[in-house]
Amino acid sequence: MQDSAESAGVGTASAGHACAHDRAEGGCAACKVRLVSVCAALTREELAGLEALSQQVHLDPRQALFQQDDRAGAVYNVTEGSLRLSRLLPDGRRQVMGFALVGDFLGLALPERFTVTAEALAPTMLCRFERRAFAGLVAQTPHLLQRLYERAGHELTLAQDHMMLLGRRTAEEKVASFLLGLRARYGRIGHESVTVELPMGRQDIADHLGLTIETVSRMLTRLDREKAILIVPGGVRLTDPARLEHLAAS
Amino acid sequence: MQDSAESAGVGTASAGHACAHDRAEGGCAACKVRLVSVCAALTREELAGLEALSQQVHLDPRQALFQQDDRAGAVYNVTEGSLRLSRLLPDGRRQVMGFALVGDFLGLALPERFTVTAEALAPTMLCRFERRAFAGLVAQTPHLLQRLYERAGHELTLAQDHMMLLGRRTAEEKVASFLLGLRARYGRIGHESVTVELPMGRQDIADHLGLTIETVSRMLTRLDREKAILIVPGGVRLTDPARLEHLAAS
DNA sequence: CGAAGCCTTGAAGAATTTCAAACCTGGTGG
DNA sequence: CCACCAGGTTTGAAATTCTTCAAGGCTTCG
Repeated sequence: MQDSAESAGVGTASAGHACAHDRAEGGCAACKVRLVSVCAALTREELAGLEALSQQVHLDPRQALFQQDDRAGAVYNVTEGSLRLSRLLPDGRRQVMGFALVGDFLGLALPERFTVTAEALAPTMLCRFERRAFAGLVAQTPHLLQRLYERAGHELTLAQDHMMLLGRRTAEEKVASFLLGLRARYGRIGHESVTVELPMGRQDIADHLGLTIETVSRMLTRLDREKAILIVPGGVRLTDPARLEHLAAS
Repeated sequence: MQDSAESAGVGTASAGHACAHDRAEGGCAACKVRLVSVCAALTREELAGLEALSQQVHLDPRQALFQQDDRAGAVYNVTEGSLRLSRLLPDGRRQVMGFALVGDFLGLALPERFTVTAEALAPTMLCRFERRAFAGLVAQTPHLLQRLYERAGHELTLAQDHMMLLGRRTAEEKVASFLLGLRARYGRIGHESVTVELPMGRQDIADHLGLTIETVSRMLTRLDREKAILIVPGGVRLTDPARLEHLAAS
């Protein structure tokens, strides 16, 4: 089993101290993901408080940040890169619960133990907040709690969307929905483009959509042949979003 | 389309005022679901505040409490009965997101609009809280917010469990898991029993598990034949929970 | 260049769905 | 009291989608 950054301590993951030169220049106040993240809830002073207890973590591709059932010692904010959040069944079947992109918060529910395994898909940077300290700040900062709560509600809605997809959509609809959903997310974090990057592999997509890798591949090929998308290295170009929307049966 | 109690105002749903004789004797303080619900977070005084803005709502079987995309004017606490929470795809395919039992809270995320349709499966009673008033109380009561947040986190975990089920389990595993999950929920609200009531129909179960009604029926028959369960009117008896556990592949 | 790791494609197989019909069960009315 | 109807449930057979198994292709990287 791959060691996670969490259980391995510093290990291969570099977890810097909170010194100015170890993080993005300017700290939280200048953080480019602040406005899309939970930190947007905070005043300047509170932000300073948060910054004091933040650490920067770097992850290489394929490296785990934490494992399912690990004691949750910290929560994280993604500032760069992306991660895969997955769960395993005892017999090895895997369900990818989602992908964390820039601005996403890991450990939103402040659980005792993590309910998923988080692994980097690309070189990834995160803000790490020690859990107890963060919980303390939350307890003192009602509008941060409010913000986390709203965020949790949003996650819940996304989870419902995904249940609908898993339970009632066909393979083609699943793939089309997935691509559109990803584009929308990139849009929200300022990556507006017709070309959708796919930092995850086909197997990851399959495990996310409740399909096999072969079916995902076939559906992508089909969408490509039908000129709804164009498969390019590292992603897909959404040639005909309207048609894709139609195929997604949203 | 069936009118929901919400959009129909009083309509066929009886929404009583907050007079003592319109509700369970003793009000919130004596409420039998208080300890399993979000209300457990409140002190006696706060409970009085909450009680002042609560109304009792009665629903007949098949009656809708609210519809997907309805403006969310209130939140609810189930005190008796059960409801089906579902979403529809434009073409009519349905996904049942879950079933609300006694003690469950509807509108947990305080959304602008409901993301699901809620329909009573049996004669049902609920505490209704006008949304703005409730939001006001929440804003003044950090530990109520805290409680709601925890609850939301729990819901999120359940949603993940269900995604795993929908995406990666076989039909038999789905049905077995469903029965065990339902038994566990009944247990938590004090309905400990080897006989699991099924207030919902086969179609509801199918739409919950991402199957067809025929497959659900066949799997139940199979579990019955294999003596893991015994199908009885209105529910099933879990004859062999250990075997069921094994079949569920949890 | 060769190997490893993905990704794609094809053919066969299996689980689940679809279509169709029969079966209960409880309520209604003759 | 019994026949009949309506609704939901079960069962069977055929069809379909998706998976499984197998092989080939493409890229990247030493």
